[in-house]
Amino acid sequence: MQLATWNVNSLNVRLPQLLDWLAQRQPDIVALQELKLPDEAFPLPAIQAAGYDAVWLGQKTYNGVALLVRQGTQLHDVQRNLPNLEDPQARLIAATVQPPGVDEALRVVGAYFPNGQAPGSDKFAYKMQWLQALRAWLAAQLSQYPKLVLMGDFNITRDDLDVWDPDGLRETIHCTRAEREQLQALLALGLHDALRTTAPQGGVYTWWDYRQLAFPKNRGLRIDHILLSDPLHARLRACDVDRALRKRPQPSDHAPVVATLAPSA
DNA sequence: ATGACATAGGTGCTATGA
Repeated sequence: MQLATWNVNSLNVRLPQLLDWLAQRQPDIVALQELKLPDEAFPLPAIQAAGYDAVWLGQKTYNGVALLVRQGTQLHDVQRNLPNLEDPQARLIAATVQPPGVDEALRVVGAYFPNGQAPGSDKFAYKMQWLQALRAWLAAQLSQYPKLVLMGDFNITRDDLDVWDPDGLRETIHCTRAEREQLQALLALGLHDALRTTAPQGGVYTWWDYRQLAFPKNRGLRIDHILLSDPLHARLRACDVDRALRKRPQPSDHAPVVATLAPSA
């Protein structure tokens, strides 16, 4: 079973690439972020034609998240945004998912964490507030659903191994101690960082600035993550970053992260 | 200290991202 997350930076612009990628990789479950379109503009017919069903929470211009699942997947108990936070921004979607031919249900949480802009800013304070609410809600979700995956654009590097220039970017946005403590707190709930498990040496990034030839120079950050609860992490077989999509014309600035799980025993 | 790129909204340029 393949789980994937991708910040598409406008689903309108990236739809052809998304459809290509779905056909190539055929992931079972995909979390998308930064749709940048209102609910009524979600391209469901194209996604259905590619063999997927979807649930989404859109927003005009900014944010927006979706979960895609292979057709025939049972999908229920859909949660849009955090129930314990008053938030006009479309940043989270969760559902209980059981793909065809799989004899278990997974709780899947797809999220677009706030950017935070700069330490000390109002947006940074909002990011911290959002992270607190996420952790409280997630603790309850984990006790209800032992088989849980939290994936998306976290906008947080776990540590210096996730940063191309750790000294130059020390305590800048995505790299502050305060943000990293929040990510650690999520892991402490009993989640495991899939890509860190398969690539413990670090230096594997998921985002590169559009400017200054950052991608060819591999000046990137790892800010997109797949976190697995114990029973799922025990079955982790592979996790990697699909850098090929970042090499195409008109790419998203983020590349997808894909985790492969062995079938349940 | 600032900009570089990209996207949306809207037709100037600003807001936002990471």
